[in-house]
Amino acid sequence: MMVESASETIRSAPSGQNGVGSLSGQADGGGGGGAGAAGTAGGGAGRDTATGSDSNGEMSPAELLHFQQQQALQVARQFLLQQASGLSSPGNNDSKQSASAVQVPVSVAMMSPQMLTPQQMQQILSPPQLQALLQQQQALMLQQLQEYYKKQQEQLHLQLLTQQQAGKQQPKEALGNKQLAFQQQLLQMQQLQQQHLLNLQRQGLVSLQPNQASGPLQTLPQAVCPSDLPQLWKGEGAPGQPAEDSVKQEGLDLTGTATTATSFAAAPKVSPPLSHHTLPNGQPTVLTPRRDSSSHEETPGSHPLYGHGECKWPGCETLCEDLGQFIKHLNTEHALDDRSTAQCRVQMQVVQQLEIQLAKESERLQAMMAHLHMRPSEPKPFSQPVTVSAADSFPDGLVHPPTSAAAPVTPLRPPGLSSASLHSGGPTRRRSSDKFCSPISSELAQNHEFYKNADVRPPFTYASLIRQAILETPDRQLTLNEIYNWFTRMFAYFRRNTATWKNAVRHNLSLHKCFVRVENVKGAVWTVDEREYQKRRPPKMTGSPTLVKNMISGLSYGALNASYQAALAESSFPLLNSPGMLNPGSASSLLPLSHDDVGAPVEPLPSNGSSSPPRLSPPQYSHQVQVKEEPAEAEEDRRPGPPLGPPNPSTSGPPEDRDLEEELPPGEELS
DNA sequence: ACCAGACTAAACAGGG
DNA sequence: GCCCTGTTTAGTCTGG
Repeated sequence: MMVESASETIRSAPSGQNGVGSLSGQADGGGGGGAGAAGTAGGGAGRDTATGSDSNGEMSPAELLHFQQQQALQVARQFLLQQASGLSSPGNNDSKQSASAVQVPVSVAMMSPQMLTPQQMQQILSPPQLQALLQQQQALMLQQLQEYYKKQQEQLHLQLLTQQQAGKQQPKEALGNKQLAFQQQLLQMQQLQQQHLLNLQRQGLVSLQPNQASGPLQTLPQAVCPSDLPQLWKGEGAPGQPAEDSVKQEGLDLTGTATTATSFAAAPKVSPPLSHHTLPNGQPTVLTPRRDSSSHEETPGSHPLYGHGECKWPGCETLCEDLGQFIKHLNTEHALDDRSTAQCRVQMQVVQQLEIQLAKESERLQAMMAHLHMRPSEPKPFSQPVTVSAADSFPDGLVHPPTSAAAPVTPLRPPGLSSASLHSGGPTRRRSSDKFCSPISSELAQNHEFYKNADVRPPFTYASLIRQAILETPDRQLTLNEIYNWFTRMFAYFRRNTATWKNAVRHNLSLHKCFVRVENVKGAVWTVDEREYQKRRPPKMTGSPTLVKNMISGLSYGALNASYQAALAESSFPLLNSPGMLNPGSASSLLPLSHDDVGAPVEPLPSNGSSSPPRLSPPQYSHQVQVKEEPAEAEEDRRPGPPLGPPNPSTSGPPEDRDLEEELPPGEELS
């Protein structure tokens, strides 16, 4: 299987190259681990503010104010909790956001910021995705912030009203003081709001314009609360953010019921035990779990949540000397409680999100591959790309196993190839193509770009490649040097091991009777004797069970094959058969391919079509190449042939095709 | 296990 | 003498 082919490839690539080939290597996922620096210590600067506000008020009024303020905060907090907890309870009118709409965002908001550092996010997500995610998050945060502020405002207004009413009965001064206090409250609110916005901006989560940010409550979408928490976790809140601090202090010291978000947020300050949960940098949290899960399978004795001497519980990096200690720690610190449950929930969301991400990425990959190599149109779920691609690439149905060739080196592999290999499962030999008359041309047409740029060994035999090179020319003849050039031009792989493959090319030219050397005026050129070429293919091909098997194999294959055949029938086939077929020109583009691949089979396709693969049919070989101006009668001698090939006035040459690119009209056969 | 095909490596020869 | 081109031989792998 893969191995074989791989090994073969390696072998084939003489010493020197192999090494190089492996360049592509696989990017290990290295992660980059995070730099610890990022984290910020949550610190506590700034809580003065909170106090400060208190101080504003006068005694009793102030207290009242404070009290009410706390109430408002409480409401906000509950709101937060609700959101954080998963929004399950629609209860409050707050539940404004439809579960569906919110759910995702929330999860995202919860996980990304707190759990993942920006760097990690970037590593995991593609730029566009990141952006989308951030936007989502941003939107959510803004929305929540807005709501939060709205609530506060309402509260304050309410307070104001009540107090005003009360004020009527009170001395004016008192009223004045209260109003002053309220105004201050409002100011604070605004400040708070701005602070949050600034924070968000700092984090890059919000791209609001300064002016916007500065805007008053009404205009802005502000951000605090739930969504905000994440940022707190990140450590953003650390240094002097009065507002946040105040919020935390007052609002967060809730009871244990706090959901994840809360608990996390609160952790730093409120509950000591949780302190370690603070994700200073949040990095390890998300990823670790997964890692662990996998690892734990590996080591039975270990615990998935224990690694490298520390607790891998999200946010907890407590060092534990041994498993026993860890277990103890686990039972005490991460027992079944709200916090753990909430964290677990978060983790679930993280995983879920990642899975979704994976699915999306896979889909994208599929689409990319489809676009690059095969039919762009078919976006298939990656579930079984293999089959498809295989089919695509090898219309003939043969499984050519290019397979592994690609594996070692390339980052990308021609769809056809790889898939084929995979699909076939059988590792057929790497160079099968010619053997089975595989349609090199079609394969090349489809993936020539790939081969051109990827240092992958093409899955074709030297003989088939040489033949292809020769057939692609209008005259159907090439000098050795031109053949070399074709190889290097068409395959990145052959730009490297020159000595080796050139020797192989020469060896093949000499060895195979199908390659005829013709003395030309200018020198010697090589042509292809199709008849010989066909001969050398295994006779069984025609009806060989294996062949049939191959053809049949592959779900999609049938259809593709059919289409392929149809295409061939339409385009090339006629040409091939026809005596004149060889005219290089027109045909060249198609023919080469077709012959080639179709090659032997020449005629098969048309009628039998579906069942029989092109090549199968008995050969009518067709064309023989005619040497250009040859003086080369000799050659004819060699090749018994009567005019084998008749036909071809090869000369007619068509024109342009020279470069494969042009020659192989993609559309033609592939479809 | 055998065979055939494909590939790599090398030696050798002729010509420019 | 060097390089390119061609021819041959030998050894190894792989799939049938």
